[in-house]
Amino acid sequence: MDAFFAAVEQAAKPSLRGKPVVVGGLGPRGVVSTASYEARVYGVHSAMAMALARRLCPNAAYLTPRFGLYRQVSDTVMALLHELSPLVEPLSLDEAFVDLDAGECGERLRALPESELLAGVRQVAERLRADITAATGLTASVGLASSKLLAKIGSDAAKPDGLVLIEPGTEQDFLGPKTVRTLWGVGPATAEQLRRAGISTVAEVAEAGEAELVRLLGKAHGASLYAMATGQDDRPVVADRDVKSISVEDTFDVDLTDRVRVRAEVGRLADRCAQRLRSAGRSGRTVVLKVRRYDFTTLTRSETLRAPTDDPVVVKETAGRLIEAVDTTGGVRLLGVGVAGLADFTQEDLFAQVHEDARGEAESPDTAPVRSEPGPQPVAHLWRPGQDVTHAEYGPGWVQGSGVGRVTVRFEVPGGEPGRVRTFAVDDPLLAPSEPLPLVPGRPAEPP
DNA sequence: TCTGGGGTCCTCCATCCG
DNA sequence: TCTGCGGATGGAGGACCC
Repeated sequence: MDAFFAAVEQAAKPSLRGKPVVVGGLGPRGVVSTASYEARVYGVHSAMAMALARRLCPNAAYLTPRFGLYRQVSDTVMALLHELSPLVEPLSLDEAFVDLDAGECGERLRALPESELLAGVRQVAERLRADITAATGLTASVGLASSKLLAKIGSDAAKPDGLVLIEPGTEQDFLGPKTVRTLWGVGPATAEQLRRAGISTVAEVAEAGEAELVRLLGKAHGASLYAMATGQDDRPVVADRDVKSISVEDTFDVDLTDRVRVRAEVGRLADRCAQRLRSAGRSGRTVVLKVRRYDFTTLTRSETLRAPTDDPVVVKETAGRLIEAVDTTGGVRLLGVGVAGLADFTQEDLFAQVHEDARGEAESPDTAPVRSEPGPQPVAHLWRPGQDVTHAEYGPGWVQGSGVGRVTVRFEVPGGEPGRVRTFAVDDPLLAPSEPLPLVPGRPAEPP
């Protein structure tokens, strides 16, 4: 999908069509998740600090991500992919590999005379793109190739709203002139290492030879890079890839310096992590604590238990032990708790049962969730930019901004005309949060 | 006012065990 | 009994991806 999060927002909010849209964390330490193509013109791109994005493109709409809606749209698209083949490997919410050789579609393609095969494949992909647009109102790009690596590079080259077919036999010509950063697994560090060795294009990687690359980058990385650069990639499309770990982390708007608060946050994160573990029906043996300090240095501490667990008390206790061994003077900007070494089953955890009695204790002031406001919470809603709302008189709309006791709402619906803006008091009783409307009318994004 | 959150995989090192 | 070796496992860190 092209600029997925931003494209969903533009489809949902007619007044944003053709305008720069930036989706990401809006806090003081937020980063850009996705920038629409209109925003990219100003140099805004994903992973960029939000503060910098605002300087580069002050007139863009800045919105918080709505993962629930993106997941619904993603499910619709993935369902269309599954109509083509049983072998679909999602890479993320907006990208997936499809093995067209598997399933009925593959049978039909194989029945074609060889001279018509490529045209047949192209036709399948064009129909898919049209189906995706009809179902979601969004554009998708497709890379067609004989391997995952080339299909991925092809689809990147096809963006936005395009299709690239890399014909068998032309792979080297296609890849050779591209920069090493094109290759899967080459980030800034590896690119710099290669650059120092005088290697900057894929063709130069291939020329360097496997032995030289292994010497430069180590066994696994060097060998796989050489294979990719020479067009050798026979990794299969794997449906239902298994999750290996589950984690949660938080970056704080202001560095934490108070040790009591640090302990409390670790307890809260451990709870959230265990919750996610349980709702996924999984348990794991290794508890991992992650700490990012004020100077951005990151360290992890882990402990492997005797048996897998999904018990919040056990995760909390283990993470609690781990944080005691970490020096946090100077301040902490991020804390995370994860569980790895996941088991396929939820095992009855004897160790946890021993601690069953200690559960009451676990809610001691040290480990109880932090409540930033000790008194009763204010009744007014916290209106987030981009959030769906409905007004008893004006109908459905979305929050354009809020502050100093006012909230600004634009009243419009997906597929409609750009709507009008009205401002209300933040506690206006006629205004309420609401669920996202389907992007394409009459087509709920997700089957219930 | 730089630098999120959720992951995967690899490497290096220490330790344990036969 | 001491020593060396190799494999398995655990812990930490780093690079990378979306």
